[in-house]
Amino acid sequence: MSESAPRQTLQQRVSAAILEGAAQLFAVEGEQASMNDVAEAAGVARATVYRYFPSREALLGELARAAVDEVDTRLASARIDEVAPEEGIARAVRALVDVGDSFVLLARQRRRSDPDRFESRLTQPLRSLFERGQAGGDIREDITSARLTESLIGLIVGVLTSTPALGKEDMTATITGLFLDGARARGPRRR
Amino acid sequence: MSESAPRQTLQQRVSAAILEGAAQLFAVEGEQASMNDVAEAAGVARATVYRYFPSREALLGELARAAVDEVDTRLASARIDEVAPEEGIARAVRALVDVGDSFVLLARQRRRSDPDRFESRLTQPLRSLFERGQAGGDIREDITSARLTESLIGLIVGVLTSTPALGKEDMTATITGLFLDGARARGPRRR
DNA sequence: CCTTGACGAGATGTTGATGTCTCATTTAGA
DNA sequence: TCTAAATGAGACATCAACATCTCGTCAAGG
Repeated sequence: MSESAPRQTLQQRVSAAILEGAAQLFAVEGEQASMNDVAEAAGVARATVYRYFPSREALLGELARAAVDEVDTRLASARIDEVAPEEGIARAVRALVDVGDSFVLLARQRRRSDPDRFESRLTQPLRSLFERGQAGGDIREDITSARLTESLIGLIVGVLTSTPALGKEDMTATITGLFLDGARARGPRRR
Repeated sequence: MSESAPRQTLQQRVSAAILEGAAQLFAVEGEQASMNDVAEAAGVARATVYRYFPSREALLGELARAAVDEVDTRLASARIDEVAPEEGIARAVRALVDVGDSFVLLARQRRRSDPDRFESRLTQPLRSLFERGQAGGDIREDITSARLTESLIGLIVGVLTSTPALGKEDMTATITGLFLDGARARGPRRR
């Protein structure tokens, strides 16, 4: 009972390395990457991966769980339900972009591995935000809040995966600007 | 030399059945569906699939080629480069939504299997459309045409995959409205 | 009617990934 | 420094999917 305190740091460090490497690898290469690739990306031996996660499925599940937790934490600390809807959307986008690869992986395999958690921790808050905006006249009402939510998630995933070498600031600005104001120019037409 | 005419129809019929079944299966189940599933979805024996496509990779490649061809055809007949930019975007969205499952599959595995064709047949026309709109003052210039293109593709894929049971009319209207005008309400605020 | 070719079904070889195990080496921590 | 635990490297069995092949059946067209 006295052997638990000192090792925590080491195990946590290795575990985090595996999780991080796997998240990035799965987001970039797709979900068909092998456990060999996971080990290589994490900089550990393949056997070590199995010492921390008994199976591939367990690793994927833990990855999803951690991603949901991170999304939940960032969304909660962003206080998106306490500011104006547009500001809330901007903060939510920023939070989800910050999660990055893990969020992409989570959104892609959300139907497997606990869709209810995904629903309650991510979809629900965003939908509430849109509904509040619609009730206040800040958000258009001809598109359902559910569709707005799905569209925003799709847009974020699309931008994150298509231009991976982009700065998070730029990504956030692009997504927020596009989603809120659209692609049409607001000023008077030239020519 | 006299044995080609009567059988063409049969082989074409079987080939089309395999292609269609595989496209839908891969779009729904993901790209990890087995050749057994493909054969079952097409209603033929597994050996028959290999009589038409020598390998799994060949089938995927042919699937991608057919999808690019369909995208190319629909985009060309939409004449997106001959109408106003906003109208061109609406038509392009309509065309890509019509392609449906095949487009999702194509967009997801576009880095494998001939990315150049994807680039020249899909990305390039869309980017030209955006650039024309930007030059004329109809499309905002603070977001690169390349990013606008990627964002639109991501948005379409996201909506197509997240709400598959939605009518294509609704999908097109949602995507077009969102992408052009954004989520913000245009009228005066209430309350 | 009958011949020819395609299909269905299944056995079989091959490949690659998963998961388990051992053992030498190393490293963290007392 | 010294001990115990963790890691790395790799062998090994298992398994699922890929791909090939054969043979019996069936249907179409002459």
